[in-house]
Amino acid sequence: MTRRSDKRMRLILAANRLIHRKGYERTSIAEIAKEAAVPPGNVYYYFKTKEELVDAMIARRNAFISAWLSDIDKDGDPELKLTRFVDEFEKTSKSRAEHGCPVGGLCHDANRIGGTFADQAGAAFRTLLEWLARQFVELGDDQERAKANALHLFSVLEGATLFAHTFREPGIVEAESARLKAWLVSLATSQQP
Amino acid sequence: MTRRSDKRMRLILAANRLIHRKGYERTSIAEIAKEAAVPPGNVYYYFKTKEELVDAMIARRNAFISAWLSDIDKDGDPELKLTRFVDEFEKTSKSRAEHGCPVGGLCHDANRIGGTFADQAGAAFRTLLEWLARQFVELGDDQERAKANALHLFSVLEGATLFAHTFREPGIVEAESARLKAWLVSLATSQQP
DNA sequence: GTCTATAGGCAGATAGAC
DNA sequence: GTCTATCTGCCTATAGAC
Repeated sequence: MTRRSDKRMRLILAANRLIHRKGYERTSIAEIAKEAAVPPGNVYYYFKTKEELVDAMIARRNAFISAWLSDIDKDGDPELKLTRFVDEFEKTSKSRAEHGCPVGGLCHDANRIGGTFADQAGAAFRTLLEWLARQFVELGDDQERAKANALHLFSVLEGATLFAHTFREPGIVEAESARLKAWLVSLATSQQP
Repeated sequence: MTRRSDKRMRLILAANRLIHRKGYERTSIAEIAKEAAVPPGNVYYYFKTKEELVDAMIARRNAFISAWLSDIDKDGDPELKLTRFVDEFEKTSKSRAEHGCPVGGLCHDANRIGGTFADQAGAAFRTLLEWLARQFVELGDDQERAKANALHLFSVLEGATLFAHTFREPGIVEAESARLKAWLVSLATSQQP
């Protein structure tokens, strides 16, 4: 086998790009193959179905997210870690305005498709929310409040992304990020507002 | 003509229901016809294209939203009006957990399709945001701050809807609604925090 | 004016050639 | 083990029958 994993990975990466931009439904196997420079139709040698390809793509994304969180975790200070989390959204504001949130968009699509798909896609959100809640606990929240604050922070960012995408206005994500960071500062200073 | 407008409206209503549940891509003309009890294929007598049908559906939705805002406007108090706005999300939390936000979902789909579609769908958000900003002005905000607060309030609700949908958890919308209402009270009491 | 039969195209998937 | 030619089915849209 001449580097089977190479083409396989190229297909996963192409699917990742295209599905972020065009969504699951409007991204065809043929397009993914073309983008990956793999002969069309040949995709089914590497993946039995389109769904299996996307499953592999989601798994890779989720691993990426876990690795990212581990990287942030090297900082000990929860306030700083939360700030870095929000910063990531600010930094990707242009991409978000143009194509929406990769995770949120996929969850949206997955919810429509149903099956095991939605759980796979939602796992990324679950991981991120649990991580966020842990940071709020470290800041002094009890479990319940930490969960609520995690959900609030993330809701703001995802909602802002939706509006930024709808109006093609990266500034919306940036404005809400700034607001959240100010809130984090006030939280950390005054041990709960 | 034996009540041309009757079948036409039935098709619009069927499209509205189905597209909310399954999204634009996964809702076929044949399904819409079936749901509306109109002979399949006959749809094209009433609408030249699928896009035209959806345009009509969006126009109806947008009119509905404007009427709803006019109704709320009968209350003079901006704080009460904003509370009623948030209440609407709380009341529809179950539907939101099951099928997502009808407006947000459509904007999402429309962004992928492109063309004149995205503007049509986004118009509802624009109308709602402008209305929200007006209420914040009445509460004492300057224009810029009112716009920011409108966007923030709505972002929270749309983000919460996304998570509620992803996790099939209406409580998420309810929790964020409660949080927003507490915030509105604190805003109105203390003329800006 | 209303509806049906069908065209035309593209999607996902497969069988089998190289 | 790798790739291509092709099948089947569904979707949008139309031409023309009633």
